[in-house]
Amino acid sequence: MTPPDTRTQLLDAAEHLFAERGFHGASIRAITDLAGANLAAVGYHFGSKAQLLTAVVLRVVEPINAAQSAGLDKLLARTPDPEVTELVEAFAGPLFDEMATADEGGARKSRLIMRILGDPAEEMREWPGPAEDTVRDRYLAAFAHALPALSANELWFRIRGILAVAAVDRVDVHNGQPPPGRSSAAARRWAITFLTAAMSAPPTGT
Amino acid sequence: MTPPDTRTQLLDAAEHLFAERGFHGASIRAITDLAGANLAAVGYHFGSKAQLLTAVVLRVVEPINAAQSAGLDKLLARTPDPEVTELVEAFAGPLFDEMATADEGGARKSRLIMRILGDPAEEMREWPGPAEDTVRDRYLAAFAHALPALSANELWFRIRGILAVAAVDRVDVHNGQPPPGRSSAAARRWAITFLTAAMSAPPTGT
DNA sequence: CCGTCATTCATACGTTCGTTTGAATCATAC
DNA sequence: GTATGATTCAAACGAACGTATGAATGACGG
Repeated sequence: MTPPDTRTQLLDAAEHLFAERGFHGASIRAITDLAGANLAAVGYHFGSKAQLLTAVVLRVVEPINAAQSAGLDKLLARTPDPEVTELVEAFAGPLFDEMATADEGGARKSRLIMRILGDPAEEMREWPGPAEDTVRDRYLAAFAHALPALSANELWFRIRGILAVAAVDRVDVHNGQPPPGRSSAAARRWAITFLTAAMSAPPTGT
Repeated sequence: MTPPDTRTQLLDAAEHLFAERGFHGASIRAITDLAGANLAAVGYHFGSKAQLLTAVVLRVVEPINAAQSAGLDKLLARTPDPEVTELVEAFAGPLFDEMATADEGGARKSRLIMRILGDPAEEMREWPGPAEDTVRDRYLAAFAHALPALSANELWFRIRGILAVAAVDRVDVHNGQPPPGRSSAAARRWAITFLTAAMSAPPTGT
């Protein structure tokens, strides 16, 4: 239990405040205060506020990508033709697992992803990206193989639907108390059911 | 074709910039510049930046709510037991119709809604709300009647899934050019198919 | 023509922002 | 113990922020 170094405390505080107030709404002063660090710490450890944001996003997204990738590997090692349900679970599951650790940390990460999905040009358009895109492309191919009747465009639309549902899920967990009958495990199951049915829908055409 | 008054030009510019950069990211100066108005115009016409935001949100959300409400009225006038597909279409359809008018205006509105979904405490927590909530509750009841096996919590989860898919849809229409094979009409149909299947999925339990 | 009201204008105020700087502090190895 | 490199600190910078104010401008009925 070594006391957390300033760098990680800055990342924690920034993750919290970026998710809660957005990039522009979270000031460096608020972040360093929450982290118990000096105002200049952000400049020293990350260079700038924008680079702090990309570091935060990277830390959130990376384990999700890794889990998604590993899940697909395991699936494809077993059979070349995974079921839609299995693909949905492997793709959407990590989004819930990684977001469900600490009850509040989960909502935080979710809100952050939500903001990323919604921010067109915000300060992060140049993203590290390679891993992210590779994983997405692999799932695109796997889904295309499992749903051969679907056009590429409609498939892409549906995959983004998965992201949307997963991201929006726990947004209001932390607004007021969580609704009584909800656990994160339940939300995960609901999402898998919901999304598997959605992905398996017959193609619309054009 | 009377030239638009300053008030509406401010609303247009603010809608644009709030959606694009968020509340904190869009400065009053940027808004008034884009609107071709004076810096003090926001203060004069709306009182403050926060009140301008609520005016913008109101203008975007109101016609959507009206269309959703009218659609449900028409459905219930025909039969007391509408199909899930019909409910999905009546609920999600207006989200696409209202967002599809101008190719860019649609993406704008969508992004704005996205931001509202994702912003936990941002400057709009006190919302006008009554109409909004009434419509949502009515659909909740109608869906509950069409899907009696679903628990209230899971139903609520699914309805928010509809919102998520609709909101996230056109977010990147305006990032780079729209993907080649996509029209807004196609996206609407895709969404209805996708969401009808999702809503109709068997209950997960618990 | 003039008075009245609504709107627009230039300008200023105080605050907060992101960033930078140079000195102070700490840890570690010699 | 002292030198060295990494980290933290208090302080300051100019810029941009939201808001308020009082004078100018416009439209319009008397």
